[in-house]
Amino acid sequence: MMEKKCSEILRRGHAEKRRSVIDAAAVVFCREGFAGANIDLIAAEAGVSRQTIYNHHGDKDKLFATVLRDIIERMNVRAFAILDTFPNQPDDLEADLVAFALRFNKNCIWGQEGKLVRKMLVAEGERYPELFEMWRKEGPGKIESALAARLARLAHSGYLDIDDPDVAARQFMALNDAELNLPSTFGKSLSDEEVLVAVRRAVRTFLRAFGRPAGSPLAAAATQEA
Amino acid sequence: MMEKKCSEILRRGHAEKRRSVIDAAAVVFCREGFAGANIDLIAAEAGVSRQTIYNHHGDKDKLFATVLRDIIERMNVRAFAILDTFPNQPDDLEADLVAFALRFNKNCIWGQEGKLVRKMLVAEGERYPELFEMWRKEGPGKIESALAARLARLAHSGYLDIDDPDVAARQFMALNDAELNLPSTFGKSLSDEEVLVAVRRAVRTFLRAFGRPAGSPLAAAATQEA
DNA sequence: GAGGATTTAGACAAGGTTGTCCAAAATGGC
DNA sequence: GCCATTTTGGACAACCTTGTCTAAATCCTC
Repeated sequence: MMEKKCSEILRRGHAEKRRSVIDAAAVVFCREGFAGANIDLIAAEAGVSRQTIYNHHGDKDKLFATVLRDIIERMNVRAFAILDTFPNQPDDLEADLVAFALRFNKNCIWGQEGKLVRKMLVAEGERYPELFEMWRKEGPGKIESALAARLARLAHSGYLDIDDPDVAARQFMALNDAELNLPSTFGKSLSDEEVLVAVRRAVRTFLRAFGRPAGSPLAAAATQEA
Repeated sequence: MMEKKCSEILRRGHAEKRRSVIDAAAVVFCREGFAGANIDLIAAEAGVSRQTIYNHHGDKDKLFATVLRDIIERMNVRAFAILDTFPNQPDDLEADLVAFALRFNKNCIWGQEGKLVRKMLVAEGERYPELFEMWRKEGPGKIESALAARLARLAHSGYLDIDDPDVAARQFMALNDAELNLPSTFGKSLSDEEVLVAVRRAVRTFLRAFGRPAGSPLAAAATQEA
């Protein structure tokens, strides 16, 4: 009862330690897996005593869940921010899609956090099914749905020719993964150059499948209306 | 020196135990991760005493490496066998590609072993970098290269319009993964129906990007030659 | 600076794991 | 049935990990 008075005021360094523990735990859980990660390692990595971890998070299981929730939330915020930069009125469709995909890939998929989420998901997905189910629904689910809406809009404006926007969105993502999935799964961190080449190929194929012949004739009509 | 005489003859049940240990270890390593798997569990799952495991494989690390090598080899054999059923002279290109992709996906990618390899790869890739590097080169590397050759042949015969067969091969694979990757990463096992739908969509998009307009005019010429 | 809360280092018990050892039992070829 | 080999179950030491507890050091606000 009384400890709250100060735990809400005294958290200058408190919050910093909390964050540093979560960050360190993320790194160690990711590298070693749940069973392989030990609290002492996390404490050392965080520059914090073991007891502090127990004070803050109570339990290895609770810590893991906290770390997951934290990363998932950060990833989601980031992903939706980038989704807002989707080219709704493209000047040069191919170039704009490449730029968008590049942003998305570099920040959400192949960054440190992206790898972390994917690895944890695969390795420990069955340990916290509800948590990952939540992530799938709120993360990839909504992102793909939002991307599908943007693609549908481009199709409506005559830039694209799409039957099922949801399928197109998933395939857009998949094509972007095509070249990078394997190298990235190993320790290999991808160079900007590699990502750019992969994204260019992905967008080119995507437009071969879903693009309008050339210069998007309907686009002119759409812009005239607006 | 003398123990060889019989260890080479007496392995009727020997080989069976060996296999059952490897199979059980694969399951347990996959479910629990390297650190989380314990030898007693594997022994129980294999219906074998713990000592037998140590007799056969010496060490947890060695056992893990053996399991990996075994699965990788089996997967490779299976994958190349299916690759040999690629439709080189397609009757109905779309239907034939769908059938081929269906075979490949069901047997190599989304089967029990496929999931196993992927999970171990992601979870423990940094524990045995050489081993996984070998796998990448001998497995996906060669498979994609072989698939690229088949696609190039179809392109040469006028069925497809492909600039870079290697890229097309990777994208063919990626499109097939598009819809199934996420559901499968969770415990969810995929129904035949789901896989079929996903593969149909993948092939349709692939042909929208790389197919010839209709009925592949050049194909007629090619078959006349042959 | 004073005072209350937090953090720290270290010790600690409880429990689990690995890998070894050994004697008894089972196995398979001769 | 005999024999060498393998398998078994159990005991075992060494080690590691989790989570708790303590007293001393540190931090933050006033």
